[in-house]
Amino acid sequence: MSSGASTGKRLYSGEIARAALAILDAEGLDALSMRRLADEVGIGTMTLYGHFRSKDELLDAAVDIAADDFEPPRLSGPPRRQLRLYMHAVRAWLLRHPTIVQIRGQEPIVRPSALRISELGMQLLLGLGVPARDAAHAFRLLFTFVFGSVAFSPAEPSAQLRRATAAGVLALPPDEFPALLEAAAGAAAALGGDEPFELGLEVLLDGLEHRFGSG
Amino acid sequence: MSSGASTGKRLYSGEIARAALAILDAEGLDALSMRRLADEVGIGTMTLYGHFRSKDELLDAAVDIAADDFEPPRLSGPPRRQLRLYMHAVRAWLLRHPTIVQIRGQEPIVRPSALRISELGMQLLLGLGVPARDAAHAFRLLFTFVFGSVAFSPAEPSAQLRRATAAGVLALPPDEFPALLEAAAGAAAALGGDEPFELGLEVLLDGLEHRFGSG
DNA sequence: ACCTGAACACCGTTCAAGT
DNA sequence: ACCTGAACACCGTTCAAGT
Repeated sequence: MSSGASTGKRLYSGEIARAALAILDAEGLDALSMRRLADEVGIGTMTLYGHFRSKDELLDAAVDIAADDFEPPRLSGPPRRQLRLYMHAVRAWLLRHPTIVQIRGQEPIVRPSALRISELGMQLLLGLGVPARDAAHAFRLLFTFVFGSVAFSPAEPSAQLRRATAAGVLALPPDEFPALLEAAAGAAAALGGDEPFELGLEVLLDGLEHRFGSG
Repeated sequence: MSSGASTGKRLYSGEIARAALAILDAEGLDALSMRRLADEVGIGTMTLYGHFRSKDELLDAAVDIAADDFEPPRLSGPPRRQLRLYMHAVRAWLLRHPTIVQIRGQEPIVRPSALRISELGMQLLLGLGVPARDAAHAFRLLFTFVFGSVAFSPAEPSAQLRRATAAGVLALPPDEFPALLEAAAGAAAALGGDEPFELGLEVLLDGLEHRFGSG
């Protein structure tokens, strides 16, 4: 059972998928190639195909391992607070494995490993008072928001990026872009990071309570 | 001015970018390679590098051309209705050029061509009564929602996909996934297409009115 | 049975050569 | 000046051969 690439001994598929996930987390989707992974793990490239039929299947296995890493929040307080804790936990999980949002892209998630995370969210929505027939739509909205936040906003926009954005907006011709310039001060703050996520989440929860629930 | 790949004559960068966008729209990001584009357009591969310093720069040019294709909605009625029309226009635009959401990925949009679309959205938010200091955040939320919708939900989920999803959910062990099973009927409907987008949008607008505006 | 090197059909891009 | 083929350092995967 003493594993390790350096021994050159037999590997379990899980160990390989774990190594793949490590590359994905550290360097992103483009950095993961079959040749490099095989090298890093100490086997011939083609041996990977004995464990996974294709790179896609390898990615699925990596996503499964990432799913195990989801940390369910300690739930307490009113339903709305629980839902908020849940959304923060999902975002934190995605930020630990940012390539998941790229990998999933268009195709819907049907793996049980990931659906366990959805199950928890659905339970909370029902607890918030959303009728069962609307819960799927409400969940879809929350899902779109967290995944979209991670996909389209930098987790920690650097001061330099904030400055560059502000400068870029301020350089626009005022007659063509009056509204953007009026809101320029806020634009840098809304660029990414925690603040826009948290504010957006509250707006979403307001909307969900107003339309569906009593909270 | 009579262009066309078959002539083998000089091409404008815009024509090349247009051909690149056509490939992106029809077959997606993976289908676009420098070699194929050069072939299709009737020039040597390396000639492309006289027009664009890199593939990234070519993609930027393609995005600019796509941005020209945005159709501003005919605005009428109360602000909320105008905002709704705007969001539908943005979604329709993204659905015509779905690879834009992939291309933009993490990095924020700073091209004037795309910012013209943002400008319109910001104007509407200010019209809805959102204070200038919050408008950037509100816009970010709407942006995250449209881009997320296009990125993570199929535009027109096939009947087969709906069936497969429903079957997949129903196959889950009931004791582990009670909430998902309770909402299973709605899950297929919430999978993608117009309905979840439109419902999500109304919830968003509710939340924005409640928090920021009078509408 | 299990593992894998060579080969195939691709990439983006540099560099030097063609006109 | 403008264009481009060859070459470099990569891809995922098939296929046949090695043990």
